[in-house]
Amino acid sequence: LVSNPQTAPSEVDGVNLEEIREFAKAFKIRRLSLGLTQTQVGQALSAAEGPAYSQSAICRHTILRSHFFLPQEAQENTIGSSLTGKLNPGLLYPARFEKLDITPKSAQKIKPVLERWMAEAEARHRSGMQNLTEFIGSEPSKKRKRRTSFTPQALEILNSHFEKNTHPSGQEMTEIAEKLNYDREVVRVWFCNRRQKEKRMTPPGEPPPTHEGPYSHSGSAGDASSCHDL
Amino acid sequence: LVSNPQTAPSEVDGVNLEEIREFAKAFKIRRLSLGLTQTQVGQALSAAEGPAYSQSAICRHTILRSHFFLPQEAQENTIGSSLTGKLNPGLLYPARFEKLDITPKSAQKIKPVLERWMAEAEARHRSGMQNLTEFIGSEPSKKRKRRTSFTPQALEILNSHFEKNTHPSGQEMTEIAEKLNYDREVVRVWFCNRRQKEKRMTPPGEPPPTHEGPYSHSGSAGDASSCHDL
DNA sequence: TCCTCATGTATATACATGAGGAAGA
DNA sequence: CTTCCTCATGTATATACATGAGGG
Repeated sequence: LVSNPQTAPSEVDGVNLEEIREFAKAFKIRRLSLGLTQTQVGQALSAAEGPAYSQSAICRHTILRSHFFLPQEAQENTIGSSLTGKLNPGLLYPARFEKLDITPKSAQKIKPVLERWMAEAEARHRSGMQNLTEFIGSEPSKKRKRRTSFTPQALEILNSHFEKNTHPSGQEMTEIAEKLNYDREVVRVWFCNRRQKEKRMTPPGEPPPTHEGPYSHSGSAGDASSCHDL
Repeated sequence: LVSNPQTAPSEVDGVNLEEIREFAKAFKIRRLSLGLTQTQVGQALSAAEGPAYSQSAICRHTILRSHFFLPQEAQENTIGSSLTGKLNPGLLYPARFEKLDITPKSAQKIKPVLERWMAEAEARHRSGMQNLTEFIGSEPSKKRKRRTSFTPQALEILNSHFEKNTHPSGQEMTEIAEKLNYDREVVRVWFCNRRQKEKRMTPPGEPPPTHEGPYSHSGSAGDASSCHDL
């Protein structure tokens, strides 16, 4: 029966994992739709009555442990994409995850709290931005772009490109962005940041880090072509 | 001859790296001595006139890139130890590091700012806790233990112990703590946290991640009998 | 339009705490 | 009654993505 691994147990400790997973995903989308950060939600929850949770708790309750997704599942990407309208229809995320970053029991417990809070926030939002601002006590981050979260698979591919060429041409970047289904600008910035990091990690007198030798990240980056595909 | 690698370049861009390194280390010690967190320093700096820096900036300017220390150098550990009076005299940190996490130029630039601020904070502290509290705008964290920072080397050893046995006996923990020169309690807590992490990462139906058998005692010392197995 | 550099902000992760329980003995 | 456990959760720090100035 191991041959059918995609049917993950859907109930643990009497908690419906599927439901929790869906909720977590939906919650993230709703949060982002309102333009709120985890920190803001955490603070607002603390301010409001009821149990309060830190940013870290929101994170724990919202994150989907990527270790338990197959390469193709790439949920983060998909969530992001669906928000920017670039949803890739071939990229469904079969419910094969195993676990959230918290225990199911714990998830079950705060689910209603988050649900209630979010419903309220959304109601405020509908009745005018002013109300939302008041509810959460501070500006929703209007201007700043939402922080992109690359999937481990995307990162592997990006890094393997980087090792071959730290300065891809405009053309190449467009291609990479398309292949990975991320915004081109986001990919460009990723390379900028990656180069910065490289610089910090490179000893002063040393030659430009031999990408062949010392710290090659993990060998497994090879199957870029088959891996992500859409 | 490369056989003398410990003479790292001590000047880059006209900046004395040695001096910066020393400063960074000393700054951290001074900060900890006052019982302040990076966040507090960041906020206090923002509040005071002059350029302001976030927690993240303080971190960047204070961290010593561990990649560039030899295993024996273990600066974090040594700093911690010197503060708790458990300094290990054999553990000197030869100045062989290469670089901080920022560019030397940048370090040079804020050094005086940090220096000035710290001097002021220390002066306040000497003239009474009240003054310091006022200066930084909030309580120095009195009660909470300083967060321990394990060196990569220590973590490797801890993890290798963990893989052999996730529940070391009291005896074993004492030995590990002594060998690594960390507080025993800190080591104990590390194992607790490590086990929690393991649990979160382990899929529900799955067998306990193949670290030898479940709770096999890995019958080590003779006096293990006195220990609470299971 | 794209780069680098300095630096910010958001998120993830590692260490710490505390409640409640089991067991030695 | 001390010692160590697990569990939930907090806080401090590190890191990854974003921004903006200045340059060509």
